[in-house]
Amino acid sequence: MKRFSFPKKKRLVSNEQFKAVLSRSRRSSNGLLILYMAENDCGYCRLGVSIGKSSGNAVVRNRLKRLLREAFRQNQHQIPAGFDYVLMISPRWSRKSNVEKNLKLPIFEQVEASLLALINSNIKD
RNA sequence: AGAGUGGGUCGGGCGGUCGCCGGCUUCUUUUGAAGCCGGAGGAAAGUCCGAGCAGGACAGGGCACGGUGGUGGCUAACGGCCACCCGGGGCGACCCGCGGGAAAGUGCCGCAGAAAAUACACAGCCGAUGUCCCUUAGGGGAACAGGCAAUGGUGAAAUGGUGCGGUAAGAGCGCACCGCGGCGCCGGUGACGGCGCCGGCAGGGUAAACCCCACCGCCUGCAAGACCAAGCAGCCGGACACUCGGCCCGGGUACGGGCGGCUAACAGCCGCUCUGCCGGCGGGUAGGUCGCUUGCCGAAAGGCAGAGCCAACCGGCAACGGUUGGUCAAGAUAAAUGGUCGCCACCCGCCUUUUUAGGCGGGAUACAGAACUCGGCUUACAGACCCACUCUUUUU
RNA sequence: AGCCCGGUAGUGUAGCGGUCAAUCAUCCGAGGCUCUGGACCUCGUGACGACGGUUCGAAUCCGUCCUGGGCUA
Repeated sequence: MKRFSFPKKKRLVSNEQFKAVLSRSRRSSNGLLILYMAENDCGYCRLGVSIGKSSGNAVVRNRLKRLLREAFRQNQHQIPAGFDYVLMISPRWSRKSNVEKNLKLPIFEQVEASLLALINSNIKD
């Protein structure tokens, strides 16, 4: 039960933390997400989500952020500790959603699978 | 039954499970844990108006600048709302209108057209009257003086419109109706309306051009603003030294260290450099707390106050107001309000069944996310429901 | 979140109620010059963010949206 909790100390919470991760991280992406990961000295993993205005209006951005956070929370015991992660939405997907207006938001399973695939490919390296 | 008009309500529900934010209580040294409670909208949006609140400025008044603009109400206020008036549209329910002043003044009205605000006369008409010419003495000519603004063409707009009379030709020149203006009476709080009489017409449009009139308005905005601890520039005081007054104490002067020069050297003087000790004040920035989530009083129970919310009743055509009762309602800051599963509800198709209904499969769930708080406006919106009313057709 | 500016050819701009059927430069296309290309000359295509209103007439004035940008001691 405890392993699913997601308190505030497991999140990136200030601008300095984000800058630190983005400046000294490895970057990888697929068609939906962009992942930055960098080592930290906390002993656990931390998550930051950054979704730009090009992804959609406030409702869409809120929805995407919650999906990413939920996928991270439910799979945090499979994710290697000692790293900071920053997730963004790929501009490829944003362009697609701008062009096709009726494109649906990704469902939870899609986001989860995409996230795990990215992290696994990074572990192998 | 069909077509339509106006207004309103909702815009998924219940449960399980894993999480997030805030508050309270208990345990816990901190850190956290457990329990209970609360946790997005009708537009939270756009930021187009109006208020509260905060800071700054300010005697009062005026100017400038900006806004509003039929009338009367409502409201804390408004550019909002309600009712009515006027004009326009619709068979009608009803809808639309930035709807004051052009006789205070200024400006503008391209092209076309003779002429665009001055009454001018291009093409024209007439030439009755006067002059002239011809004359067969009846008259004729349209040459001059002069009369006319009906007709033509232009334009968005040409100095009231139509008809009849009238005339040399014409003309509100006269008359009838319509329009316009003035006066009186009546109705209305008023915008305005009705009736009667008089006037032959008073002289274009534009004020979302300047302007005039009436009314309103200080400027900036919660990233406002207040506070806290730390550090920095700066400022003040003290201590150390000398001196004066007999002392406490008070006043005055010089800080102090290092290096160099003058001097044989010390002291002293001059120059350069470093700004050290203690205490206090301390602008702004970055950080945090408050503002900030109903407020105040109170230990609590509770009480009082809110342009607060929900009902009922009363007054009012209505907007709205009053009384009584109940209720207190998200508060984040890389920013909570979510993920997933099941059942129900909505729509469509198929099957079973006389129907009700049941089963299976599929689909749809819009616009959109609080950021100091309210009152409006505007814009976006799948679908569902309710109320009132209008027109047409059919039946009784 | 609050506040404030702008929108004219592919690009950068002028216009301030009427000769706007919209200026200039550049780009693009065609032709000329040249043996060919460049430069130069001539001609052409191409725009008032959208909708509504005021006006005889709107790029211009007014309103509502759309869109781009800026500031916040």
